[in-house]
Amino acid sequence: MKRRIAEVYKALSRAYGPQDWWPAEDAFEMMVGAILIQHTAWPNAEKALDNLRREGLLEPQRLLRISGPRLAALIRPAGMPRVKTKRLGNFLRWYQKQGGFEDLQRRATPDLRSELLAVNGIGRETADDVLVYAFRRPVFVVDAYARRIFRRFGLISGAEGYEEIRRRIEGAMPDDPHRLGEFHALLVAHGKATCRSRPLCDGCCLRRRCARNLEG
DNA sequence: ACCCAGGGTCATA
DNA sequence: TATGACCATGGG
Repeated sequence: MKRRIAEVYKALSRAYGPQDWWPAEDAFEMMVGAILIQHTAWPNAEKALDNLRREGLLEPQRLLRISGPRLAALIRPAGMPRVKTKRLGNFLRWYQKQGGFEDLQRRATPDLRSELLAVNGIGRETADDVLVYAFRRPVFVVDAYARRIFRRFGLISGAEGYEEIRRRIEGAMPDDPHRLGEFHALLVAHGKATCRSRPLCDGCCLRRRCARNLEG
């Protein structure tokens, strides 16, 4: 099964090429984006980020200062503005208490992960996004696309929990942040390319696009 | 008019 | 552990 996982990665990599995630200027913007993207399409989150950038607010201090209602108005395109305003606030207050990015970077991955998960509004997927793309830790992000696509490939049954899937993929791949980050990005690319408006997608184009690649 | 998106929390059983 | 309600905008 380990081999099969590696083959799927290779096939996706050949089919879609380098993804170079996360699309952000710096680590802080990435982390803000990770909260904004929750249950939203990327263009919506990007509009919210553009609004913040235009106002010069993509810095921890600035973002901490402004009022809740103003922040909510700026991030509204990302959806759930009041919820995400709270979550950003929780994250920013936590981040402020730390000794800066460098200090966080020195922490062991499991400790850093626990810290992130302790922030209300940061769940496993968001935490793992931050770990792999901002802190470059060797972590695999399990999202809805990963579950669907892996199930179609027979890599999982569908009953596995988040941590179990993460453990399987991490165990089958090199301990390499870049590779694991690419894997997640490739799954999103493939999901967007094939499965939009077809969530269950029986007999999906995955076969057309990927079975061929897997054979070759 | 409906369904969904690169989720997460909280209440409930 | 496992559902369900809720958040809420923008695109197909």
